[in-house]
Amino acid sequence: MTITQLKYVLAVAEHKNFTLAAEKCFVTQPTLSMQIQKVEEELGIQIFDRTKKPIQLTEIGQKIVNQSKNIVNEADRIQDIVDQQKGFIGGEFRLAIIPTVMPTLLPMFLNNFIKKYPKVKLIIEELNTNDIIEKLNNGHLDAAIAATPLQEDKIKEVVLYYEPFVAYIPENHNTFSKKEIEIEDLDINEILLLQDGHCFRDGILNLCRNQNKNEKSHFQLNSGSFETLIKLADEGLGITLLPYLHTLNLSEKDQLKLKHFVEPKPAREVSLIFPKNELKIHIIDALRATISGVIRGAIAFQNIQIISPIQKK
Amino acid sequence: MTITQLKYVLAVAEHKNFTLAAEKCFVTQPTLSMQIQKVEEELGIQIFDRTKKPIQLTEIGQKIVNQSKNIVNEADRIQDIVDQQKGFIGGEFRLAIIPTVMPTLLPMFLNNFIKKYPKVKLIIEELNTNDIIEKLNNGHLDAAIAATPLQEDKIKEVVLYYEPFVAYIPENHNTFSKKEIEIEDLDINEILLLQDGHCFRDGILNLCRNQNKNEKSHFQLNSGSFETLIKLADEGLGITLLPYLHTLNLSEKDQLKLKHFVEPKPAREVSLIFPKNELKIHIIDALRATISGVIRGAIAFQNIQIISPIQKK
DNA sequence: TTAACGCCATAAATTTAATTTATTGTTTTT
DNA sequence: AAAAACAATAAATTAAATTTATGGCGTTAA
Repeated sequence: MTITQLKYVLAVAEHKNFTLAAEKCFVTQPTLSMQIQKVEEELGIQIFDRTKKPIQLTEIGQKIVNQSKNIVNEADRIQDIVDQQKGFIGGEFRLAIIPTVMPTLLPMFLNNFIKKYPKVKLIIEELNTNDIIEKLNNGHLDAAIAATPLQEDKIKEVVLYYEPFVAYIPENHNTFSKKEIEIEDLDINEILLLQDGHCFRDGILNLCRNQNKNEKSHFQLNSGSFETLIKLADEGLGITLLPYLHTLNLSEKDQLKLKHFVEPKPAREVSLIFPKNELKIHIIDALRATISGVIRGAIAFQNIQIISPIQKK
Repeated sequence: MTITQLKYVLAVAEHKNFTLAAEKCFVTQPTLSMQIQKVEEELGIQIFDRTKKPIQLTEIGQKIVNQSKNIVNEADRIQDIVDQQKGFIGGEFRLAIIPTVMPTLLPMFLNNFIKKYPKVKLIIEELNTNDIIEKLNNGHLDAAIAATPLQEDKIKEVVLYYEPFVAYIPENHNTFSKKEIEIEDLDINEILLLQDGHCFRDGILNLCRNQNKNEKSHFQLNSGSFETLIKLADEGLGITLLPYLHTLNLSEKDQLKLKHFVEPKPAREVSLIFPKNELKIHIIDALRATISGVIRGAIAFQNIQIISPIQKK
């Protein structure tokens, strides 16, 4: 059994088609047929059920595919280890970003980064914090941008910036007249929140954790975008909190509805996080430097208090 | 880079000698020389420093060896997956046993097991609980026998038996006259304990956790064997607690110094533990059945209370 | 229903790679 | 200084992977 053979198995499992998989592997179709038959013979089992159209994995085949992914993934890391030793900045780099950071931060640094490090092939994915932690731990991610601190054993955090929470309060609301807002002004029951799973939601719940939520609200929200929350707030259904960077994209009219907090402003800590083994530390460092470069100036707040992004039990 | 090549690298790293490593791999020495050169060339680094005698790993070489162990280990599991599917009971099986269970339990079932399952190659190792958990998690062990409950995410526990604690109290001690002993009779400061790291020690500390340890003892003990504790107790230096199975091996004279606890007897739970993926479940099941068979009769206590083996913070 | 097509398997030929035998060059030991 | 130990190299051999060419089978389209 060779690593190459396992890659062939994975290709066929993915494409459910020998001919297509062969192309992706840059070999001819008989190569795949024969090599996969060899693996199946060697193990004494069928990985694929060829009677079905399109081709299906057998039950045991699925297990073998899962394990093969592990093996191929671990094997690929050998090159990472060497690259690190050599200080080489290039190769694939899998980065995840939480949804509430993605749309504002990514456009700010992506262009810069790919121009400066053309040899790095960035693979960017939007994931929430829980998925990020899991994927960092099992090697399916090289790094991520998320709200911290997370206090994960095997994950290192490097702070990128602190981003204050800004309240979005429609005209008809009783606190609209205030120049600055205080945490005590917030009623947790009237704040429009993102759907479960977003750590920005958990952060706000932590911010208001002294208040008891009495579920008097007449509707339950399931939105993943601030745009929806803003629209609903405009409809008089409550207020909402936005991360500072997000407020920069609002229309002038909407900007008038923003209220900053009195100092110390509540803020989230946004960090670059990555496995402690620091395998791709050179790329990570390049990324950190690039982001810090563009963020400096855009965000510069002195007096803040950091709100934990983790759901308290 | 092939799995075979990685195995060659591991062999040379282990034996520090191409000729010997080649023998272990059942190939000739030039094969290793050339294949390892190929890997080094492909990666563009030196894995071995051949100027040193015996041959040494380079710094980067060490990292590559570590990763190679992962890869080879993961690759070996493919066969495990297939074996499981087929219900095959055989192949290598790595079992660890905690030191306080090893000498009493192993002789009771080992002979039975290897006769009944001759195709299984048992590799048995004595480890304390912390090392066991780590090795189960990283795949260097297939199963272990340890005191439970451990409440580890990825580890499943199947109870084998409950083993009461028995007090060993020399004649001159003030509680010697009692027929049965109570937990309240114990003074944590006069109990002779195994050295740190043994979960049996932690269990006893939990048992007496209501007492404050005031470190009035005039000596610190660093022994890993009950024999030492018994000898010291006989010298009048205190009392000690033994696991029940251990008391069966004592001389008749020493047996007279044993005091059982009043019910519910404090006891430890001894379990077979293994990764939740249950890769080698057939062998594990065979092992469990064998041990249950020999243990039935040897231990049969009704009214017990289970003492946690984990150090409370 | 026949022709055409998509798709995988097989066979034979070819290319590539792994392994062995034989030998050389160092370094260490005696 | 000779012998022994040990890794590297060269050439020959063996084994394996890959390709080209082709066949078979089921599905789709004429």
